[in-house]
Amino acid sequence: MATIKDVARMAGVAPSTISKYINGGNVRKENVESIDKAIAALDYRANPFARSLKTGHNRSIGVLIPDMIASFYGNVVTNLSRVVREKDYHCLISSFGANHGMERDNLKFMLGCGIDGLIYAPEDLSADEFNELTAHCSIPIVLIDRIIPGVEVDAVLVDNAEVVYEAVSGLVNKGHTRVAIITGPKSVYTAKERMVGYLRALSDGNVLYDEELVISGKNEFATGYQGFRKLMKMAEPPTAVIATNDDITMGMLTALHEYGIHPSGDIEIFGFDRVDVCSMVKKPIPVVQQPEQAIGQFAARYLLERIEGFNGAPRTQRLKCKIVSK
Amino acid sequence: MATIKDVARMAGVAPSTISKYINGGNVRKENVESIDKAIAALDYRANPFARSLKTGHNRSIGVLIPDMIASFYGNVVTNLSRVVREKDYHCLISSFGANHGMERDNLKFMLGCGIDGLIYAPEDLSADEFNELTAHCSIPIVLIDRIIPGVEVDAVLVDNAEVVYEAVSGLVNKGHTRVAIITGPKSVYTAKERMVGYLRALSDGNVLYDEELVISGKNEFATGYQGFRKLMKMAEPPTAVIATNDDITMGMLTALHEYGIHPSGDIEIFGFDRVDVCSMVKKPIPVVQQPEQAIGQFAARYLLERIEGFNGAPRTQRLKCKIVSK
DNA sequence: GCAAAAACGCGAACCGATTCGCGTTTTGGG
DNA sequence: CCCAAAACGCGAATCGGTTCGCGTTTTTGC
Repeated sequence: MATIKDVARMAGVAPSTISKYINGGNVRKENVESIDKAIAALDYRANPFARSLKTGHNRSIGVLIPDMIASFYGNVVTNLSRVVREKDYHCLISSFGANHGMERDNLKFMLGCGIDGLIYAPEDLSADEFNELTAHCSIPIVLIDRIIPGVEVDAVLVDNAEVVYEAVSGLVNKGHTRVAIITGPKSVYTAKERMVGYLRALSDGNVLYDEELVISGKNEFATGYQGFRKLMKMAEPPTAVIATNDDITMGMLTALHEYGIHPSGDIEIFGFDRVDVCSMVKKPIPVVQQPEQAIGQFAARYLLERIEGFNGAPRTQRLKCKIVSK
Repeated sequence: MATIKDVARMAGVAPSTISKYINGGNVRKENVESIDKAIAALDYRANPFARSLKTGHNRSIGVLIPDMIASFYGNVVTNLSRVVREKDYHCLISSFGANHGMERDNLKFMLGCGIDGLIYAPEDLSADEFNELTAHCSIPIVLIDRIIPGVEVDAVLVDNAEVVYEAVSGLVNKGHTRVAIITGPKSVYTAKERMVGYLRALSDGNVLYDEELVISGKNEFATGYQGFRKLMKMAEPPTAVIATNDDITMGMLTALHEYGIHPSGDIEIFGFDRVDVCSMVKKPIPVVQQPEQAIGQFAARYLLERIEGFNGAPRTQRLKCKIVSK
């Protein structure tokens, strides 16, 4: 591999001149030519490690999420990477699959690998752990989708409680008195907020809360699938069910169709995230759509601003979800 | 940030001793103690850039794919990153969204950013371009899902032609004489191979080929959706349709359900990739399942072997797809 | 207890860029 | 045409690790 010295020798100037030229500095016209020629002849490309060693950054940002198969995160990351790429940054992406050890390890790695900033959707990390891990490392971090109470950094969230309130209220107003919810782990921020919306809607609608109608489990297919079956086997099954996550929605829909139940005839159903699927099934079901594109864009912009030196107080952006009922 | 020299000073040994210790070398017991103490006290972490500058690698691999939302790639990448993480490698992931300029740019970036190896699913790159871009860069590359004819590197593929042959033959044997296919761009390797399977099955089944029954477009939802609608509007519509990609499958299913047509009653349908959805709809439809896990694992292993010095002839792994009919 | 062998520690060179201050060349205005 | 100011080029220092050969210490076997 050619180094900057080789180029300098061939072009007949000093390495520092090459460096200056590459980085946008002014150089005499005749030197521009000979440098260009030398670079082309040697197919010179700056060694990224040497450059980063000196400058302290490398134009990359980390993205740490629980899961990259979920359509929600897939969309967020895709949009996010579009924004950062416009500024010539790239993404180091890692997922930890709802595994606490993995989450810690990946975060540790991310913080030590030289990225210029991090976008992070925490699942199960305490403020103490977060502060301990990030104490001696000064890259900016933006939380998405979830926050860690007590951690003060930029965050991009959605109005979880409000949109679930709206959805459940709608069901209650139609006369449903037994509305079930299938939701994620009680420890996860989004699940908690969505639960709040559920409870508030029941109480505002004067519907009695029945804890048997609350199914909480991992954010995965099986939770939705088994949860729905369990609900249907009850002595007095719910007349409406809402899922609060995309994998759970898929599981619920699968179980629903296996039962041969018609949504809105026998039972009313509310999905989450998977707009494509929910609008596709025979009788489309209403579904909560999160603003994935905006989440990705806001997170990217917040982070880039910090990387470029912005130093104001932590900001929190709450984005609105939409209910799609086709 | 503390450097290795700070640690050395505090521990009372030379920097080279710290380095040796960190990298697994033997050091006297008393020194181990004082070094450990110093590292802890200073919260020392090796500067990744300095290390990579000297060693020439950084334990990261690039993953370049057309699209990271598709469940197919999502699964492949998830499995792949599991394997590389076991060896303490991490993934730099980028997608280019079926955009030729983007694909070139991203490839260029990947080759210049210091990764130790690349896993790449090409969409629209010629062998000449590939060779030009990779000429002066010596990291190993493993192609997945698709190959570039004329490029000789490790590749992990699936038996596209065979599985489509099997699927279409099944339809033909049931008596269908008008079998349509909705498939990706004619230029994409996988679409080509799948088309071969289709044509061979027709011909082996003595069914006349009708080019009107072949819909080819981008690998996206709209292709499946509009393609299916177009097929249904024909004077003599097909009695069976196969989609050959996950987004196309989703589009096709959506159109199908909007028409209120029952698969296997009015029409026979074959999906691709989206096993979860295809098995979920009211009347489950058979679907081609690609071995995403195995693809990811093979690709990762091939690449790691090359990174670790394996230098044999290029290998090609063809993995078998499965037909799931629930 | 001694010699040979093994283990260990050290310093200096090095990886390949960027940066900074200083000296030289070029430019522009009067 | 000359002088001051601006533009430009250069060399040396630096970023923070790793590596290598050599000298010293420790271990081993007799």
